[in-house]
Amino acid sequence: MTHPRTQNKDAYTLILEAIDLGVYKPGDRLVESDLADRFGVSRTPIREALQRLETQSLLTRDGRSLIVASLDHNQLAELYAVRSELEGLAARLAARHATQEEVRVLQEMVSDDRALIGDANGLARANRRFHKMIHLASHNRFLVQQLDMVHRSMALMATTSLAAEGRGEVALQEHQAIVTAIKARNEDAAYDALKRHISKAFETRLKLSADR
Amino acid sequence: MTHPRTQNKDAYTLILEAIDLGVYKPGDRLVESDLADRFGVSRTPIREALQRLETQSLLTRDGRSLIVASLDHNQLAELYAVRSELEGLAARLAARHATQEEVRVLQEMVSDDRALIGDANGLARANRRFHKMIHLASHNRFLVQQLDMVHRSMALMATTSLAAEGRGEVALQEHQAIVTAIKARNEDAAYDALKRHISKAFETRLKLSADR
DNA sequence: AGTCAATGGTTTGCTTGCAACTTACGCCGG
DNA sequence: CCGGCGTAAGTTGCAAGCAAACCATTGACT
Repeated sequence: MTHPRTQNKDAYTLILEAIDLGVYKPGDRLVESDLADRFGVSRTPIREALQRLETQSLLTRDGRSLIVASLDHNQLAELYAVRSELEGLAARLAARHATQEEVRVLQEMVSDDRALIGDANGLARANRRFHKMIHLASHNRFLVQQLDMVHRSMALMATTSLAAEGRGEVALQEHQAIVTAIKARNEDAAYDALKRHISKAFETRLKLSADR
Repeated sequence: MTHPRTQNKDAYTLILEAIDLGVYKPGDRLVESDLADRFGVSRTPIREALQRLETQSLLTRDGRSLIVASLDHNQLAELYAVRSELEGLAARLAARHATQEEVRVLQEMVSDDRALIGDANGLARANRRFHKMIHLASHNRFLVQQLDMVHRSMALMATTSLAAEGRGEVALQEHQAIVTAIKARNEDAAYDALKRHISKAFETRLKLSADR
């Protein structure tokens, strides 16, 4: 059997998850008919999903066929440059526009996440939720969309910076600083705190890359 | 006759241009079979083009069918907030990374464009080229891509701010200020100059909207 | 007369099949 | 033995057709 037919997700989501889980790694070639067999649908929905993923730069063309995009060192740096600016903007706008309820949820998240220290997977999920919440608190749909795109591209990186020893605790402290700034409606402080946070994460990731 | 068959562009480009030219206006419903007839191809490539446009937020779903997205006042403000930050970042990075050749081309563009004052269409094209050049001079592929997306969304706005009386000259002065800052490798000045430029353009556009 | 249901037409989503192109392998010649 | 060319297999791009969901209009029943 190929796959449980009880999948109610569309081809796009299925392929995206497969990339996320590392089933398809950067450089792998994606063949329409293979995916069609694998997911039990015809080539057409697969084609549409592949095109969407291509426009989001998760796939790239090598001649006529599509391969999973890969990030070299330069592209990683470029991605982080854009990310830190956009996340900084999100923090600034969140400090300006977040509702009291959103601020309280952010504070709760940071407090609750302390329980996850040591659990790299849990922390990674919690981290995504935290940043997503800040994006939403900016109340800027375009920004949310652009940041979604940035985060999707980050799926092309194998490991998360939270895998580094001790990074979890430090990251949580940084999260707390961000929330504190937003709570105080201090836009500049929120911007700086988030930018520094991303900067630190990038540094940590660089060290990880150098280890291999 | 439907359309000259000598079209060598793909469905995506054709539909995008049609939106750009205002053939399809915000709110218009796009029916696959209509487009297929119009461009003389089958529904399949049309579907793929529509999906790409949807992922870029140029189209949006209304129930089951696709309509051209429209920007209300809030979304316009949100778009400009993101744009000014990204363009500012591009200017900063251009000041840091532009080659001497790129700087010279930018300077030439500003000088040459003085001849276009009064020609709103020509200025609009020249303006797009100028900003695109700055994006490229940032030497950051992700940033270029994100800014492409922003500029595509701007196709949903009917008029350009350069249509306003006297805006052309002022815009050129602002362009010169940006180039001067980049030439001097002054990152902060370039960032500020471009941010102010976008800010001014937004103001001008707001006045235009209020006129109707 | 009003409301609900049924039916016809429209539009989307998917499958299947075909044609064009690319790539790779093998064969032949140097 | 190596290189170039031809052919065959594989893969993508496109078209046409079919089934299912949706919309609206009309008709029947309360």
